[in-house]
Amino acid sequence: MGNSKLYKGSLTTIIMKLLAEHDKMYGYEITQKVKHLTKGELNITEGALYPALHKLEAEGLLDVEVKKVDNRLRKYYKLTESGMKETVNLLTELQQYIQTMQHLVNPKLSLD
Amino acid sequence: MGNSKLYKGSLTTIIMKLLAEHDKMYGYEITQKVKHLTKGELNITEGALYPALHKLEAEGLLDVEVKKVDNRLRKYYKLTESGMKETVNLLTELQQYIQTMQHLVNPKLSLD
DNA sequence: AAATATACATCAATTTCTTATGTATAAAAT
DNA sequence: ATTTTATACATAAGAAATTGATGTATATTT
Repeated sequence: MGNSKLYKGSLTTIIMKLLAEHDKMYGYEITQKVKHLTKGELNITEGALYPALHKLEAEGLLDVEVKKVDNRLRKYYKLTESGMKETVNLLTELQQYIQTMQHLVNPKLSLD
Repeated sequence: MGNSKLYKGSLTTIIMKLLAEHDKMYGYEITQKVKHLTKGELNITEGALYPALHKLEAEGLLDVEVKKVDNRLRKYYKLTESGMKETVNLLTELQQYIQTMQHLVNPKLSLD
């Protein structure tokens, strides 16, 4: 994905958040959306994305709906009820992660 | 380490930054420092820490000096020249990561 | 006609981390 | 006096996430 190892572990959070905003998206669309939103900083590879989507579906966090558009196959994913709840958790964890890392990396701004 | 998968990939950054601040530290000291700085949020396990330190040493980013204190062994690690440069890169990458994730997660605050 | 873009997928290998286990000394608690 | 906790290192099997390569197929652009 990114040029930095830090992106390891954040793919699920990214997918879920995009789906929380856009209701339903297909895989390729997600890769393009992320590329544009990050101005090329982050390029999700297919080898990471598709297995991640399949796993989220298997866990019941995503529902899938197959459509044929322009004679090409698309798999539209959307959050389930439980997926919406999990998205809230993931976003909370992201904020917590960022705060913790800021503390560690910028201790001058905290009280230690 | 943390309760969230997001911490995957950040151990090296944490170690290097602590060594940039404290000149020399030993493994156990690092685990305790992180625990205190994060108020228990982040607990680095030995199974993650020691292999990470060995790898950084093998890469020439850390130097090691063994000392016996109170009849117990300690391995003090410190940044090499190249380790200091790499630390700057890692911290830049962390800031970039945080910015990118904020963009993705809080698109309202950005220009898309 | 060839190359690029769209759209899915899988798979071997790599990296990172977890969890368990092991050794050894010192200090604290029962 | 003995057990537990803390200090201090280490490795190793397995899990999980990702990389990078490869494959199929259609549509569009050069």
